[in-house]
Amino acid sequence: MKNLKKTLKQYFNVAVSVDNVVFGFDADGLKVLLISRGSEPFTGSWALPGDLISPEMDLEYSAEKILKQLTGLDQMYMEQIQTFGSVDRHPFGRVFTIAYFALIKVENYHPQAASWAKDVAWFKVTEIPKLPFDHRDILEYARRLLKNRIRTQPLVFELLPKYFTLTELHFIHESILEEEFDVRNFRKKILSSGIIEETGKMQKNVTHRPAMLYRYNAAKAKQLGFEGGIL
Amino acid sequence: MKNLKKTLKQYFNVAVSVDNVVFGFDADGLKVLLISRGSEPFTGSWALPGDLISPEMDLEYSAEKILKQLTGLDQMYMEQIQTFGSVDRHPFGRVFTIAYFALIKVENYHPQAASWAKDVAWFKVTEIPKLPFDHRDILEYARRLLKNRIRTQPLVFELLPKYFTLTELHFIHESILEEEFDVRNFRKKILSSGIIEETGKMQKNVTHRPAMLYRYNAAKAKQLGFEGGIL
DNA sequence: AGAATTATTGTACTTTTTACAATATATTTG
DNA sequence: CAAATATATTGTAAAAAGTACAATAATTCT
Repeated sequence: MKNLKKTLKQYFNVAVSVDNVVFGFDADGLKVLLISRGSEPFTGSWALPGDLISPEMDLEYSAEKILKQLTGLDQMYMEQIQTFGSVDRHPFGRVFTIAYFALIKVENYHPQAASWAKDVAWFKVTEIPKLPFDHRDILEYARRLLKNRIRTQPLVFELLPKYFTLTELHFIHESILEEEFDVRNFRKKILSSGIIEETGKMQKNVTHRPAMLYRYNAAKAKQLGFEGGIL
Repeated sequence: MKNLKKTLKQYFNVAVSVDNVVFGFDADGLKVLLISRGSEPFTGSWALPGDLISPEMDLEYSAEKILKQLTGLDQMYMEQIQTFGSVDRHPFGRVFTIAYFALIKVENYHPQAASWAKDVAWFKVTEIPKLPFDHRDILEYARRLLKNRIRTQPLVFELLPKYFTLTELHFIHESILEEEFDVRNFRKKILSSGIIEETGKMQKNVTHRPAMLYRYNAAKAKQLGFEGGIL
């Protein structure tokens, strides 16, 4: 038994971290939330909000807590996506990192740097600065995943405000899929699917014809098997 | 810096393991490969083939190596699926486990127990014994994933022999998706997709009309964007 | 009042999906 | 060797879904 413990010791000297890819969406398109690092290594660099996991804390909970500590954000859609484990990805030792992606309705949240994060900011996915560790790979992995998921799961509604116009819904699809859709066909298809419903409300304070506001009908979507697909 | 090191120490005392869900397929349907554990904890129990990762070894490589050590299998399709990290999932300490799934052509391989595995055997996915740790959750997660992937990626060809009949292809789809498909429509659709091709060969030694043998056309599939979908 | 801006809608054509059953080719059996 | 047994193979018509395409409507701005 002493021998077993000694052998085990060589395995119990790695660390595990979480890195979050938080996506947001506004009139500019798809955004990612980055923090400015206020601790070693890579102090001062923009990076994915993430940190080492305390050994006594559950994984899911760690992912949420770390994100909340650094940016103040919580209560959003989160999903584990992939674990990155190259031997030399972290200068301090062997650190596996478990990547999560999160989707938020930008207008409902105001990220604020806290803990060792010196700053927080949204970056367009097409204008990402140089990132430390393998964060670039993680981010690209997350983008690809989002792109694949969006066709088969109603994730866009996690990024849009509660009430949205069909034009917004159209635009977010085109942004994420990097592909154009015919206006009439898009609207026909989305409406006939039944997963969104009219609200009776209209857009306000716009300098052109106001659009009708719709909302996601989660109950109907589930009933139709749309955990399921849209486009 | 001394302080930093001291703080870091509390994070660098967890371990990471790999657990592999190896799927195979034969006339009985979908199978999973399990080993009989020959070491603590849970000695004697059937379990997913997996082990702790040595800190100096890359993740992907560890997954392959561990599987090969325990079962003798290598050179197969493998993909990382999810990391499980409940605090108390392992009695020896905090162990995160990274689950992989693998697909093999059963007839091309002969798994053999080695290292601390006392035995290896195929189990029908519908007849799985009690499993240790959270292996049951991992297995179910893998099944669900396979089911989802199979509609959008040509994974079935990793499970079928190089030459296969349309009836086999039909049956594997029905087995994994747990859903029936009309024979004529299935064949029409698969054939018109162009991702399989005739070989000119016929089935031998069967006690009924022999079927034509087909093979997967990876080049055509890729060209058509079928990394891509089938059914 | 006219210009500018975005929102909204329909139709004909093509492609894909679906439902459905009879015939063909091999081996085994009496 | 004829009949039974077992699986393999094939087509068509109707319905549904997808695609291509452009004119009109409702606001604000000047």
